[in-house]
This record gives sequence, C-alpha cells and structure tokens, in this order.
Amino acid sequence: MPTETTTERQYSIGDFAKAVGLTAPTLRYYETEGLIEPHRLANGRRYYEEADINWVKFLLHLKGTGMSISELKQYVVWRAAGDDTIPERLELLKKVKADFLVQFNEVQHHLQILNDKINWYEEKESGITDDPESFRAYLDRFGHHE
Amino acid sequence: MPTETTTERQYSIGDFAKAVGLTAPTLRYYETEGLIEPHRLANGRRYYEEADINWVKFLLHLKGTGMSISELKQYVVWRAAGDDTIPERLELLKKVKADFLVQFNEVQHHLQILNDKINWYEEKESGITDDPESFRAYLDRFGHHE
DNA sequence: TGTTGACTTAAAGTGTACTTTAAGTAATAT
DNA sequence: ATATTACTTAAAGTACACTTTAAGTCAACA
Repeated sequence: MPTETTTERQYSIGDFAKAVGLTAPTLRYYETEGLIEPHRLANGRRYYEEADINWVKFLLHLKGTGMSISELKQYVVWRAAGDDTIPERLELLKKVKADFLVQFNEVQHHLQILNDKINWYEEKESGITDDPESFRAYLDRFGHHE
Repeated sequence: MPTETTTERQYSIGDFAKAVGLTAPTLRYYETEGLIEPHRLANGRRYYEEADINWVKFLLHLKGTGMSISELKQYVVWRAAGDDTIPERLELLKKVKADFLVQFNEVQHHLQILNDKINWYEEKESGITDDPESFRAYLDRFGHHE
C-alpha cells in the first residue's frame, strides 16, 4: 500500500485573505508581527493551507476578546516553545478573560443608559414626556445609574 | 422674600477631571471637539458646574457603547439645535444601539472560544487530555465554533 | 516675596492597527 | 504579444483618541 498523501489545498495570499476575512496587506502585517508564518512557493510567493485558516480564525477570536497584537505575539512565541509554556499561556488567557469580563459588565451598563435615552426620546416624540412628572421620574432613574 | 440663589459649586478643570474620571488635557481636547463648553472666570480660567458632571458622564456612557468622538459631536450639535432634531438624535442612538448589539453578539462568541481554550489548557495541565479521545472531542467542539 | 502648583495656549508627539504607495516581478487572459 | 492582475518588498501614510511639550500666566502659601 502506498502512503496516501492527500495533497492539501494551497491558498494564495489573496484567496487566503478572502477565506479568513482579512486583506492581503493585513496578513503580511500579521506575518511581520510573528502571528503567522506561511510557506513559500519556489518563486517566492506565499501560500497557506487549510490548517492556517483555523489558526488565523482562532487568533481573531482571541483578538476579539481584547488581546492586542503584542499579546497575541507573546502567545504565539510561547506556543512555539512547546508544552513547557502552557502555564504561561493559560495565565495570559485567564488575564485576558478577567479583563474582558470587567469590560463586558461596563459595556452592559453603557447599553442600559443608551436604552434609557432612546426610550426617553421615544416617549418625548410621542408626547408623553411633556408632563414634568414623568420627566422627574426619568431624571430619578438616570440618577440611579450614577 | 429674597430670591434664593443657591450658588452652584464651581469646579476647576483639575477638580472636574477627578470628578468625571478624565484628565485635564482630555477635557480640553473634548472641548476643542465641541463636546463640552465650560464657563470662564474673569481671569480666563475654565470652571465647570454640577450639571456638567452628569453631562460628561452621559457622554462617556454613549462613548462606551461605541460612539466615536465625531458621532458624539454630531449628537451635541443636534442637541444644541433644539427639539426639532430629536428624530435625528433618536436615529443616531438607534443606529449606535444596533451596531452595539452586533458587536455584543460577536464578542460573546469570542469569549466562548476563549473559554474553550482555557478549559482545554486546564484539562491538559491536569493530564486529562493526553488521551486522543477527548482531544478529538475538543476538536469537534472547536469545529462547531466555525 | 519667592516658589510651588495649577492653570493657559498651540503644536507636536504617541500608540495601535492597520493601509497605502512605490517600484518591481510573475502569471494569466485575449 | 500584450495587457491585466496578483504577487513581492520596504517604507511612508492614516485614523482615532488622546498625551506631552513648551512657554507663559496666575494664585496661594511660608
């Protein structure tokens, strides 16, 4: 039996960019920052494989939780260093999560205020809040949001 | 009976900065952007009043929902133009809210992936995930996160 | 009365994350 | 064969939201 070598699909930087929802320049930028390391064809052009898609998407998820490029880079460096750095990586991700949760709570509070204001404008538009009583009620509520 | 003129407290820019959790330079910057318009003492120094605290805090809530400085400025301009611009203001705030909710959902998904990864590291650290079965399970879960 | 600290302005600088440009090579379509 | 399109690099430019600097004024305290 010959070894079954499933030739993996090779993506040009343009096709890969579409696949992960970034631009080619952004991918090159991420590469200079050490986040990705694509392969090269004989003519010097980059190519990416399927596995790289998952990797970039995972990076974008981490980025979406608030990790900066430099934090991502640190994570990548630790990852490349092997399993010995799992504690460091775990600590970093936990810190990111903690920061995220703080932001998440704050942002929910901001939304609450935004909703209050939208409701207030809608009441005002429909003529309800021309009476000073409900305006006072609004102010009271606002006050409690600190 | 003489008119009871409760003299409002006047905040210097430094004290006001502390009160709203910003720096004096940031307050001056916001002023150049048209978000705030403090009063001036005879000697040219700015002073702020209690009502300005609520105003700035409200602006910061809006900012926290994703509004840019220029959107805040637009809001302020409309506000200064009077009640005729309530529809515009309402539309802006609704757009901000809609954008916020999209981001909010995305960010929750990012958190889910982050949590998965943290759990995976913790399992791996405690030696559970050395067996290929649960690693496959992890990969499956990961796959479903797209 | 001097010196410390807070204020004033305008302008330049910073950090983050890209984005764009320039100049050139290579592959594809007509 | 030629024109278009995608790629290559290094470097400069952009957007946003401040932050810092410089040079000077003003008020309060020892």
